[in-house]
Amino acid sequence: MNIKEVAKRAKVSTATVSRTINNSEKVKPRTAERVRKAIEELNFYPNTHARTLVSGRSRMLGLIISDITNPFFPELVKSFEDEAVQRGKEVIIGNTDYNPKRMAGCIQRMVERKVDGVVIMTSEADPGLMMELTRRNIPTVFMDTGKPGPHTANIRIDYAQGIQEALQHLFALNHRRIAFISGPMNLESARIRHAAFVDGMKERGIGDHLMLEKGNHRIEGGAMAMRSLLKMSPRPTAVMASNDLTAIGALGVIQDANLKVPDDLSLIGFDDISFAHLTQPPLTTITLSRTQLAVTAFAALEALIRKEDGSHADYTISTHLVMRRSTGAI
Amino acid sequence: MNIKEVAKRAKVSTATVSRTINNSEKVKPRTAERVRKAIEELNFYPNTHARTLVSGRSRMLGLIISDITNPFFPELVKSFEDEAVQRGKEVIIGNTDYNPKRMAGCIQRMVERKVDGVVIMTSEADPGLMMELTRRNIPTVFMDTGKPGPHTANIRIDYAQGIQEALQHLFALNHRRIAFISGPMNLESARIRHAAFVDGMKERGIGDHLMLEKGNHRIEGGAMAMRSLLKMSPRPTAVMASNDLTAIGALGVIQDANLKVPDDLSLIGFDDISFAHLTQPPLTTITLSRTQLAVTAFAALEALIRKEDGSHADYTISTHLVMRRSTGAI
DNA sequence: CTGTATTCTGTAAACGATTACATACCAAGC
DNA sequence: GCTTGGTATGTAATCGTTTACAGAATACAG
Repeated sequence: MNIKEVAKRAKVSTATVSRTINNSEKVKPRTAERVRKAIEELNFYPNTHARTLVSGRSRMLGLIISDITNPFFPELVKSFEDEAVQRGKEVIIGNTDYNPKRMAGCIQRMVERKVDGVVIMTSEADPGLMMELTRRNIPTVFMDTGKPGPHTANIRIDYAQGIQEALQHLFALNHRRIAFISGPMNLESARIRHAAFVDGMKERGIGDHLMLEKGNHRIEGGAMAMRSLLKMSPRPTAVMASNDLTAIGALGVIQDANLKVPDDLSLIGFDDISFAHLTQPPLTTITLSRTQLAVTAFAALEALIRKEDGSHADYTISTHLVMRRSTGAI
Repeated sequence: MNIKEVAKRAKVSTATVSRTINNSEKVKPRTAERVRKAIEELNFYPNTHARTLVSGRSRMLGLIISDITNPFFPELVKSFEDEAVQRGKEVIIGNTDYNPKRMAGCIQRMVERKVDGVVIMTSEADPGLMMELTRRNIPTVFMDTGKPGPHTANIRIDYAQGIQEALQHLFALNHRRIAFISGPMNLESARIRHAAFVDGMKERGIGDHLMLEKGNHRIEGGAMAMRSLLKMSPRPTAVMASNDLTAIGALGVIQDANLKVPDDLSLIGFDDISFAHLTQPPLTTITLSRTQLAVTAFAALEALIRKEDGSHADYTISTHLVMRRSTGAI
């Protein structure tokens, strides 16, 4: 079932069939009609591999994320895919699991599959590896990480903004002993969030003896870190977590210890995943619009793909505090 | 950067390079070494499209799911992908969003991409469309739906078992006015769950005036249905939901109405997503092992791909009640 | 009718791998 | 030194499209 059989049935050449499929050049309406009928009757689907092989374009976009089981990412994937499907592109997802080895595997697959472009929403690989994509002239959009370069766009997320708002909120509520549970430190986004917290505390004159615990952006990591924090004396009166899953893990531990949020401890997450407002109490967190991020990333990538000059572009996305009951607000 | 350049650099023919890459036939160790060195130096990745075109195998598997933002599915995707990556296969995901049109698009893409096999974990398309895959001799594993046929395996999930256990549990706690919030009725799994509930109630002598509400397997659907249920009088003393997201949506509405779970109302979900034990109170639900499902699906598919006879196979996966505080247990 | 411009269609060469088949190489046995 | 047989390598066809180029058909003006 290939283009030849269609051609034979429609009594035209394969070139004409190809032109009809792609409406790349003028085909006489009556001929096109015959071809379409033949395609219909034979139930013909063009072979994308043959197509990609000769044209060099695969109509696929790569999207690399760090953890598909973190609801932040599926929401992002969905928005991105919606954009792509509308434009007749396909998305293939690479899931790194916070693991540089798997990240390398993802990038290799993207190259092998000859994707038209890649969006990298994670950063646990060594920079050299990521540059492999630009070295092969594959348009790439980096989030957080990545230096300006040809065939490249950067999306910078203003994590610091949201964290400043959060600290301001906590200080207004008279919290001073504020702990922070970080994410995996091989992630640029986790490093930035961590640094923004430390800087914010320093600016407010509390630079020493910060209560910092390590998490991993997963629920168990948050739980484990929280157990350590509860052993401290005096223990913190507020906890900020590097993401919502971490906060949710912490919340469970706090409640298991028969402490009340926000009466005994205030809690703030990051990401505003859909479950954040469903916890008891609903979680105060920092929001980052998935739709905006996805739309920006897609637009940035399309722009890179279209223009030949390989010039660079930068985008910024803001973050903001969402007050809910886990800090006593509302 | 293609196989020819590698061949030239290693001073061998392209055939030898191909053989080294695939270790398909004996290559003298010294020659293989030279080839590998050339590949390394040139940073060569084989073009998968060329490869697929001639060999007919793409090393990709399709996985079609209904909603990537429902945590049940990412967990499943992850398990499935782990299996696949270990065996050197890739997974491409199709997300239907409970939409038959998008389902059709997913299937078309799987055909176009020449996947080696497909696992269909959803069922909102018309059966004829799904048969398109088997008509093209693409090995396919169906969950819930699908009839026995060549190049086909079926995984049946014993939803009824878990639902029976749940009803037994509720009856033991003296509930009689038990409501059910269903899922999207174009999904076979939702229909089966619904039917199992109705059957179970009938068996227990409560077949009339059942309190049945429609949901959509999403949080808002559960919330909306619950609002209707709360308006009833007498209102139900227990609610079973077709999945956990539905139950979580219902839980929010119940608590907003200042009612207590389980004191005023008991609640049971389905799926046992990772957030189910993090709600307040933790959600009693019915568990269905994602790992077991993924491993079974992968094994079934591999078996279909390997054997040429196109014979059919059936598998069953069980479900069980997990008691937590939302029904007053523990 | 003829010539010319325009539109449409066909021919055939790519694209980059795999693989059937042919051939070169080499060691062992006599 | 000559078979024999196995191993290692090379040659060239092939997969199913796209697309540059050439050639046919059509329209239109004179």
